[in-house]
Amino acid sequence: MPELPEVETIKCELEKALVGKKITKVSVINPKVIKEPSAEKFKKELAGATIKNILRKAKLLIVELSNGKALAIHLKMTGQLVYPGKEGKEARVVFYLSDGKALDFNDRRLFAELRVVDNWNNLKFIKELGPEPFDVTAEKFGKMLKSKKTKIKPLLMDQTFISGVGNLYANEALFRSGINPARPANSLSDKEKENLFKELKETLKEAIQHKGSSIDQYIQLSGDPGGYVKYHKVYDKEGKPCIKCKTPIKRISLGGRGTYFCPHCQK
DNA sequence: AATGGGACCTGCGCGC
DNA sequence: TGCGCGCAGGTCCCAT
Repeated sequence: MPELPEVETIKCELEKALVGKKITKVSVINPKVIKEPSAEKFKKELAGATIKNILRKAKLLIVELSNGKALAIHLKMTGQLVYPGKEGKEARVVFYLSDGKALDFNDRRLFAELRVVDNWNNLKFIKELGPEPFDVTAEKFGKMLKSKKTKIKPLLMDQTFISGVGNLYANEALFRSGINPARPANSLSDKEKENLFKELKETLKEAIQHKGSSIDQYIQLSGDPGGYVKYHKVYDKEGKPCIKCKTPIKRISLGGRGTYFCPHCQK
Protein backbone atom coordinates (compact mmCIF):
# COMPACT_ATOMS: atom_id res chain seq x y z
CA MET A 1 0.00 0.00 0.00
CA PRO A 2 2.09 2.87 1.08
CA GLU A 3 5.23 4.12 -0.59
CA LEU A 4 7.71 6.72 0.62
CA PRO A 5 5.28 9.69 0.63
CA GLU A 6 2.60 7.81 2.54
CA VAL A 7 5.04 6.45 5.11
CA GLU A 8 6.66 9.88 5.46
CA THR A 9 3.22 11.39 6.14
CA ILE A 10 2.51 8.85 8.85
CA LYS A 11 5.98 9.31 10.30
CA CYS A 12 5.51 13.07 10.74
CA GLU A 13 2.09 12.60 12.30
CA LEU A 14 3.32 9.90 14.68
CA GLU A 15 6.12 12.21 15.72
CA LYS A 16 3.66 14.95 16.65
CA ALA A 17 1.19 12.62 18.32
CA LEU A 18 3.31 10.11 20.19
CA VAL A 19 6.82 11.23 21.12
CA GLY A 20 7.17 11.41 24.91
CA LYS A 21 4.17 9.20 25.59
CA LYS A 22 4.39 5.83 27.24
CA ILE A 23 3.00 2.56 25.95
CA THR A 24 1.03 1.23 28.90
CA LYS A 25 -0.27 -1.98 27.38
CA VAL A 26 -0.32 -3.83 24.07
CA SER A 27 -3.16 -5.99 22.89
CA VAL A 28 -2.42 -8.49 20.11
CA ILE A 29 -5.58 -9.41 18.25
CA ASN A 30 -3.88 -11.31 15.42
CA PRO A 31 -0.33 -12.50 16.16
CA LYS A 32 0.30 -13.24 12.49
CA VAL A 33 1.65 -9.71 11.91
CA ILE A 34 4.25 -10.03 14.67
CA LYS A 35 7.45 -11.44 13.20
CA GLU A 36 9.78 -11.16 16.17
CA PRO A 37 10.01 -11.92 18.99
CA SER A 38 7.00 -14.03 20.04
CA ALA A 39 3.72 -12.18 20.59
CA GLU A 40 4.12 -12.61 24.36
CA LYS A 41 7.63 -11.15 24.40
CA PHE A 42 6.57 -8.44 21.96
CA LYS A 43 3.93 -7.24 24.41
CA LYS A 44 6.27 -7.45 27.38
CA GLU A 45 9.06 -5.50 25.72
CA LEU A 46 6.75 -2.67 24.72
CA ALA A 47 4.73 -2.31 27.89
CA GLY A 48 6.13 0.49 30.03
CA ALA A 49 8.43 1.87 27.34
CA THR A 50 8.36 5.54 26.41
CA ILE A 51 8.38 6.58 22.75
CA LYS A 52 11.56 8.51 22.16
CA ASN A 53 11.80 9.03 18.45
CA ILE A 54 10.17 8.11 15.13
CA LEU A 55 12.24 7.40 12.03
CA ARG A 56 11.50 6.38 8.47
CA LYS A 57 13.84 4.35 6.32
CA ALA A 58 12.37 3.98 2.82
CA LYS A 59 8.96 2.37 3.52
CA LEU A 60 9.86 1.17 7.00
CA LEU A 61 8.78 2.98 10.16
CA ILE A 62 10.97 2.77 13.24
CA VAL A 63 9.77 3.71 16.71
CA GLU A 64 12.72 4.13 19.07
CA LEU A 65 11.97 3.37 22.69
CA SER A 66 13.35 4.46 26.06
CA ASN A 67 14.42 0.90 26.87
CA GLY A 68 16.87 0.91 23.99
CA LYS A 69 14.74 -1.30 21.80
CA ALA A 70 12.92 -0.32 18.64
CA LEU A 71 9.57 -1.21 17.12
CA ALA A 72 9.93 -1.65 13.34
CA ILE A 73 6.73 -1.47 11.30
CA HIS A 74 6.39 -2.38 7.63
CA LEU A 75 2.87 -1.64 6.43
CA LYS A 76 3.26 -3.64 3.20
CA MET A 77 0.03 -3.44 1.16
CA THR A 78 -2.77 -2.75 3.62
CA GLY A 79 -1.26 -1.75 6.94
CA GLN A 80 -2.70 1.31 8.66
CA LEU A 81 -1.86 3.23 11.81
CA VAL A 82 -4.74 5.17 13.31
CA TYR A 83 -4.69 7.50 16.30
CA PRO A 84 -6.80 7.98 18.25
CA GLY A 85 -7.83 4.41 17.52
CA LYS A 86 -11.29 3.04 16.97
CA GLU A 87 -10.46 -0.67 17.29
CA GLY A 88 -12.34 -1.65 14.13
CA LYS A 89 -12.56 -5.13 12.72
CA GLU A 90 -9.24 -4.91 10.87
CA ALA A 91 -7.34 -3.94 14.03
CA ARG A 92 -4.60 -6.52 14.54
CA VAL A 93 -2.64 -4.88 17.34
CA VAL A 94 -3.68 -2.08 19.68
CA PHE A 95 -1.15 0.00 21.59
CA TYR A 96 -2.59 1.70 24.67
CA LEU A 97 -0.88 4.94 25.60
CA SER A 98 -0.33 7.01 28.72
CA ASP A 99 -2.68 9.71 27.39
CA GLY A 100 -5.60 7.31 27.71
CA LYS A 101 -5.90 6.92 23.94
CA ALA A 102 -5.10 3.97 21.70
CA LEU A 103 -3.00 3.60 18.57
CA ASP A 104 -4.54 1.02 16.26
CA PHE A 105 -2.54 -1.09 13.90
CA ASN A 106 -4.91 -2.31 11.18
CA ASP A 107 -4.04 -4.65 8.35
CA ARG A 108 -6.65 -6.19 6.09
CA ARG A 109 -4.42 -8.64 4.26
CA LEU A 110 -2.09 -9.59 7.11
CA PHE A 111 1.03 -8.96 5.04
CA ALA A 112 2.42 -6.31 7.36
CA GLU A 113 5.38 -7.02 9.62
CA LEU A 114 5.95 -5.79 13.16
CA ARG A 115 9.17 -6.42 15.03
CA VAL A 116 10.72 -5.40 18.32
CA VAL A 117 14.49 -5.48 17.95
CA ASP A 118 17.56 -4.41 19.89
CA ASN A 119 19.22 -2.70 16.94
CA TRP A 120 17.19 -1.83 13.87
CA ASN A 121 20.41 -1.21 11.92
CA ASN A 122 20.92 -4.95 11.92
CA LEU A 123 17.65 -5.77 10.17
CA LYS A 124 18.34 -7.57 6.91
CA PHE A 125 15.83 -5.35 5.10
CA ILE A 126 17.65 -2.22 6.30
CA LYS A 127 21.10 -3.51 5.42
CA GLU A 128 20.10 -4.31 1.86
CA LEU A 129 18.29 -1.02 1.23
CA GLY A 130 19.59 1.14 -1.59
CA PRO A 131 19.71 4.93 -1.22
CA GLU A 132 16.52 6.99 -1.34
CA PRO A 133 16.16 9.24 -4.39
CA PHE A 134 16.76 12.26 -2.14
CA ASP A 135 20.11 10.84 -1.03
CA VAL A 136 21.84 10.70 -4.40
CA THR A 137 22.83 13.21 -7.03
CA ALA A 138 21.63 13.10 -10.64
CA GLU A 139 25.13 12.11 -11.61
CA LYS A 140 25.20 9.18 -9.21
CA PHE A 141 21.73 8.08 -10.34
CA GLY A 142 22.89 8.11 -13.94
CA LYS A 143 25.91 5.97 -13.07
CA MET A 144 23.74 3.52 -11.18
CA LEU A 145 21.57 2.94 -14.25
CA LYS A 146 24.50 2.46 -16.57
CA SER A 147 25.29 -1.12 -15.65
CA LYS A 148 21.65 -2.28 -15.49
CA LYS A 149 20.09 -4.11 -18.39
CA THR A 150 16.82 -4.72 -16.60
CA LYS A 151 13.60 -2.86 -17.44
CA ILE A 152 13.55 0.59 -15.93
CA LYS A 153 10.23 0.32 -14.10
CA PRO A 154 10.90 -2.86 -12.11
CA LEU A 155 14.36 -1.42 -11.39
CA LEU A 156 12.88 1.73 -9.85
CA MET A 157 10.83 -0.51 -7.58
CA ASP A 158 13.82 -2.63 -6.53
CA GLN A 159 14.43 -1.53 -2.93
CA THR A 160 18.03 -2.72 -3.01
CA PHE A 161 18.66 -0.46 -6.01
CA ILE A 162 16.85 2.68 -4.96
CA SER A 163 14.50 2.69 -1.99
CA GLY A 164 11.11 4.16 -1.22
CA VAL A 165 9.60 3.99 -4.71
CA GLY A 166 6.75 1.56 -5.39
CA ASN A 167 4.37 0.77 -8.19
CA LEU A 168 2.31 3.94 -8.14
CA TYR A 169 5.12 6.49 -8.14
CA ALA A 170 7.27 4.48 -10.55
CA ASN A 171 4.39 4.66 -13.06
CA GLU A 172 3.83 8.36 -12.48
CA ALA A 173 7.51 9.35 -12.67
CA LEU A 174 8.00 7.44 -15.93
CA PHE A 175 4.99 9.13 -17.48
CA ARG A 176 6.21 12.55 -16.41
CA SER A 177 9.60 11.91 -17.92
CA GLY A 178 8.21 10.43 -21.14
CA ILE A 179 10.00 7.09 -20.76
CA ASN A 180 8.49 3.75 -21.66
CA PRO A 181 8.44 1.53 -18.54
CA ALA A 182 9.82 -1.47 -20.46
CA ARG A 183 12.98 0.29 -21.66
CA PRO A 184 16.23 -1.32 -20.52
CA ALA A 185 17.71 0.97 -17.87
CA ASN A 186 21.03 1.27 -19.67
CA SER A 187 19.33 2.40 -22.88
CA LEU A 188 18.34 5.75 -21.39
CA SER A 189 20.23 8.76 -22.68
CA ASP A 190 21.95 11.09 -20.21
CA LYS A 191 19.18 13.59 -20.77
CA GLU A 192 16.48 10.97 -20.09
CA LYS A 193 18.20 9.79 -16.91
CA GLU A 194 18.48 13.33 -15.63
CA ASN A 195 14.87 14.01 -16.45
CA LEU A 196 13.66 10.80 -14.84
CA PHE A 197 15.61 11.58 -11.68
CA LYS A 198 14.15 15.08 -11.52
CA GLU A 199 10.57 13.90 -12.09
CA LEU A 200 10.93 11.05 -9.62
CA LYS A 201 11.95 13.43 -6.85
CA GLU A 202 9.32 15.99 -7.84
CA THR A 203 6.56 13.37 -7.84
CA LEU A 204 7.53 12.12 -4.40
CA LYS A 205 7.80 15.65 -3.06
CA GLU A 206 4.39 16.67 -4.38
CA ALA A 207 2.84 13.50 -2.99
CA ILE A 208 4.31 14.27 0.44
CA GLN A 209 2.87 17.80 0.24
CA HIS A 210 -0.58 16.31 -0.39
CA LYS A 211 -0.12 13.74 2.37
CA GLY A 212 0.01 10.73 0.09
CA SER A 213 -2.34 8.86 -2.22
CA SER A 214 -5.41 7.13 -0.82
CA ILE A 215 -6.48 4.61 -3.41
CA ASP A 216 -7.66 1.69 -1.40
CA GLN A 217 -6.34 1.26 2.11
CA TYR A 218 -3.91 4.04 2.85
CA ILE A 219 -5.10 6.68 5.29
CA GLN A 220 -3.34 9.24 7.41
CA LEU A 221 -2.86 8.71 11.13
CA SER A 222 -6.02 10.72 11.75
CA GLY A 223 -7.98 8.38 9.48
CA ASP A 224 -8.34 11.05 6.77
CA PRO A 225 -7.40 10.17 3.20
CA GLY A 226 -4.33 11.58 1.49
CA GLY A 227 -5.05 14.10 -1.26
CA TYR A 228 -2.66 13.17 -4.06
CA VAL A 229 -4.93 10.82 -6.05
CA LYS A 230 -6.40 13.67 -8.06
CA TYR A 231 -2.97 14.46 -9.42
CA HIS A 232 -2.28 10.93 -10.72
CA LYS A 233 -1.81 10.94 -14.46
CA VAL A 234 -1.59 7.26 -15.38
CA TYR A 235 -1.90 4.96 -12.38
CA ASP A 236 -5.15 2.97 -12.53
CA LYS A 237 -6.26 4.94 -15.61
CA GLU A 238 -6.39 2.22 -18.24
CA GLY A 239 -8.40 3.38 -21.27
CA LYS A 240 -8.64 6.99 -20.08
CA PRO A 241 -7.23 9.63 -22.41
CA CYS A 242 -3.64 10.73 -21.83
CA ILE A 243 -3.67 14.27 -20.42
CA LYS A 244 -1.11 15.35 -23.03
CA CYS A 245 -2.18 13.63 -26.25
CA LYS A 246 -5.56 11.93 -25.58
CA THR A 247 -4.24 8.49 -26.55
CA PRO A 248 -5.86 5.90 -24.25
CA ILE A 249 -3.62 4.89 -21.35
CA LYS A 250 -2.44 1.32 -21.68
CA ARG A 251 -2.07 -1.29 -18.97
CA ILE A 252 0.52 -4.05 -19.24
CA SER A 253 2.13 -6.33 -16.69
CA LEU A 254 5.82 -5.85 -15.85
CA GLY A 255 7.45 -7.88 -13.13
CA GLY A 256 3.98 -9.08 -12.24
CA ARG A 257 2.75 -5.58 -11.46
CA GLY A 258 0.16 -3.45 -13.19
CA THR A 259 1.96 -0.93 -15.37
CA TYR A 260 0.19 2.09 -16.84
CA PHE A 261 1.61 4.31 -19.54
CA CYS A 262 0.84 6.37 -22.61
CA PRO A 263 2.05 4.45 -25.67
CA HIS A 264 2.36 7.72 -27.58
CA CYS A 265 4.11 9.98 -25.06
CA GLN A 266 6.38 7.38 -23.47
CA LYS A 267 9.07 6.20 -25.84
C1' DA B 1 21.97 -11.77 -14.12
C1' DA B 2 17.36 -11.36 -15.27
C1' DT B 3 12.61 -12.64 -15.56
C1' DG B 4 8.48 -15.01 -14.49
C1' DG B 5 5.60 -17.19 -11.41
C1' DG B 6 3.76 -18.13 -7.10
C1' DA B 7 3.27 -17.34 -2.16
C1' DC B 8 1.68 -14.71 1.70
C1' DC B 9 -3.90 -12.87 2.70
C1' DT B 10 -8.56 -10.41 2.53
C1' DG B 11 -12.03 -8.13 0.15
C1' DC B 12 -13.54 -5.24 -3.64
C1' DG B 13 -15.71 -4.49 -8.19
C1' DC B 14 -16.88 -6.48 -12.35
C1' DG B 15 -19.40 -9.45 -15.73
C1' DC B 16 -22.55 -13.04 -16.19
C1' DT C 1 -28.88 -11.62 -5.67
C1' DG C 2 -25.03 -14.55 -6.03
C1' DC C 3 -20.84 -16.57 -7.90
C1' DG C 4 -16.40 -16.67 -9.98
C1' DC C 5 -12.63 -14.09 -11.56
C1' DG C 6 -9.11 -10.66 -11.56
C1' DC C 7 -7.20 -7.27 -9.16
C1' DA C 8 -4.75 -4.61 -5.23
C1' DG C 9 0.68 1.42 -2.95
C1' DG C 10 5.03 -4.98 -1.04
C1' DT C 11 8.40 -8.30 -0.57
C1' DC C 12 10.38 -12.95 -0.56
C1' DC C 13 11.55 -17.36 -2.67
C1' DC C 14 12.09 -20.65 -6.30
C1' DA C 15 12.60 -22.22 -11.12
C1' DT C 16 14.34 -21.46 -15.62
